[in-house]
Amino acid sequence: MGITKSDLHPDAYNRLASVLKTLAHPARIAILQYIINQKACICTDLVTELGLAQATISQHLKELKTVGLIKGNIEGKSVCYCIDENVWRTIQQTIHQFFDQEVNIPKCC
Amino acid sequence: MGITKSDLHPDAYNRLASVLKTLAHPARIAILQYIINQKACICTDLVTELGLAQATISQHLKELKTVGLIKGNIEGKSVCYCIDENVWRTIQQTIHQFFDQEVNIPKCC
DNA sequence: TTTTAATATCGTAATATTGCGATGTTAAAT
DNA sequence: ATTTAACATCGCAATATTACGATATTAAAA
Repeated sequence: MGITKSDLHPDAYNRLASVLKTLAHPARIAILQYIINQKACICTDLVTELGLAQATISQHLKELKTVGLIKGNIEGKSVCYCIDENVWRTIQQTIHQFFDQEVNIPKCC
Repeated sequence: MGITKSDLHPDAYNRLASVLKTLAHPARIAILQYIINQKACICTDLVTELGLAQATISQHLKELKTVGLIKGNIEGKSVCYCIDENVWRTIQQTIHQFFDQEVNIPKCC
């Protein structure tokens, strides 16, 4: 079908999956990494840096903005984007909570 | 287009994105969590537990097997699945490496 | 030997995602 | 006032994903 049956799963799983989905794209990872390295950036920088069309970059930025990982600040005719530290840390914790589980003692295999 | 321009991005980003994509589904998260809790499980358990069709569960298991997060062991007419601890830890490290970065001192915002 | 239980795989319909050209908006620059 | 630079959004076309019924396979059970 192409539609995820979210109603079958616990909210926590849906939320984690949703965040991971946003992060699960090389362009969005590249955008985040670039902003982290440069402390901030504008859309045009990313177009030059990543080699994707302006419309495409803008769309990825929107998705990152939607989950709250980045926030934009209008500066004249450009928009300065940077990481939202609070949201970053919240997501960081969620991810730690899942991946830092003990997975020892497999019953078979 | 619906196709990711992987050739534009560093391999490390493509790999990270690929792993995150596999994890970015509530059913697959639920499957992993169930296996972690029970130490192991068979496909039918998950069908009962998650309320998805057998074909669907089987497909999700295949994806998790493809990235190596789980491995299956044939036991009679059923297959016992469990977490591959080594792969789990490798992926854990990759993900931590990205999310544990310092994101301080935003330039704008 | 026939039946049944547990899976895997195939084919397909319904959605979702990705990328981009075209277009509109806004603020600085000329 | 006109031009230009920086974005956002719309509307597609090309792919990808999700879910499941149907069907095949295999091993235990009857």
